[in-house]
Amino acid sequence: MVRTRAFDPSTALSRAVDVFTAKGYSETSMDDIVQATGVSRYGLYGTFGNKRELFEKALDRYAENMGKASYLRLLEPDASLAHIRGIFDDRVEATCSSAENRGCLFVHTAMELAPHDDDIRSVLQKFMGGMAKAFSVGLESAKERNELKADLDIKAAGEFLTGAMFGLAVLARSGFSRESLEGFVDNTMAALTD
Amino acid sequence: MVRTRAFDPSTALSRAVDVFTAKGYSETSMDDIVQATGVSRYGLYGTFGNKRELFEKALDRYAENMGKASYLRLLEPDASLAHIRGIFDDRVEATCSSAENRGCLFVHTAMELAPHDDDIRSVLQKFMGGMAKAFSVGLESAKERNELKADLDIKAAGEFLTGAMFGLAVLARSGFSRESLEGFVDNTMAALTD
DNA sequence: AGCAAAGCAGAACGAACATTCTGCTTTTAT
DNA sequence: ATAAAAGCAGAATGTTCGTTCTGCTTTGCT
Repeated sequence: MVRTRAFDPSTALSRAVDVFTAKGYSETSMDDIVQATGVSRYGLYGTFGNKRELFEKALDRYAENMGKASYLRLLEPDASLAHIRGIFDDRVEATCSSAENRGCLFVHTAMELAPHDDDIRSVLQKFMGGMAKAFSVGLESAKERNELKADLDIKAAGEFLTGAMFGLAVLARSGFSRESLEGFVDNTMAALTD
Repeated sequence: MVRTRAFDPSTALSRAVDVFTAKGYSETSMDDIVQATGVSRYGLYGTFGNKRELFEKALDRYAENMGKASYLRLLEPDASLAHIRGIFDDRVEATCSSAENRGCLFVHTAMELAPHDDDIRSVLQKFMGGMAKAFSVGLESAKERNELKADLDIKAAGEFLTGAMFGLAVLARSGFSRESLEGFVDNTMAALTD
């Protein structure tokens, strides 16, 4: 009775995430997404609503991916400073491997949409808060292993690492060398120890 | 023989800097700039070329302002860690004083234009490099005052502070509290000392 | 005062884009 | 095999925006 959909919404969303991450919201057109996904306008609008709703779903997915790929391991009880550093190292590795990887959807969202879109801003704050919290949990484990300076404020340090991740993303996008990015990570980690 | 121009290009450019800093490149229309400056399209195009050229001049001016307001004092021989921290504190103060101040033209440029505009990217790299260099010069003075950890890599630390400034800008734009921003600065400075 | 060069305000133009519409195609239940 | 619901590709629509054009105004020199 019905014709079956010729695309998988989940993989289409993945591609949309890639495009938004590479170019941000304003700079990507629906046509870019049609091209990247191979899905027609009809399919995109029917499945995801409009551009803004698609972006919101892409942001959700991005946060989910980041959580699974990086932040979940911080919640394990044996998380250490090396795990935290590993997240930064992975990011350096990714941004150096190809120019298309030099984007951060959180930074794009903060700069483009957060100031004038209340819904997006509170979603973004939730995700950034989650990042900071995950870092804090990891730091707590590291503290128990005596890897941190004794007087470190764990909550503030979690937010610091979150902000440092964004600073790293901006440097990477500006074309700073791998060596510079690695130096940035070294100094970031140095704030946690003595 | 000629009618005199009714606006001052330099103050018009100042206003354009404000708009671009608040909204970024794509999100500001020429109409926004007409409104903000009170200058007609004719005047803007005649004086500054087109939108992109206007942006480039705004970026120059922004860098110049930042240099004068913050980074020049790092070049003085008595620069100290307190001077460096002062630059961060000022930035926290500015972003907390009004929502319109929560923008950084360097971050906007890095995210929006740097990847696909070679001229803009090299200008941006020059400015960011200048920031890092200024921080390094200030750090060198601070080192002579024995304010820094002995083994600090001055060049890398200058780039670290530059990236940290961008991380701070992203956090501020995302709506993080003043307390969080201050904590970020505390941790940033902690990377330099022991 | 008069005139020509240059400024100005706003209309006009053309392109890009988000979104919707249309005519055709595919699918599956009968 | 058929019909109708739903998918699809691309045309169409309306809007926004960068840029240019037009008709008028101002200015300073003669």
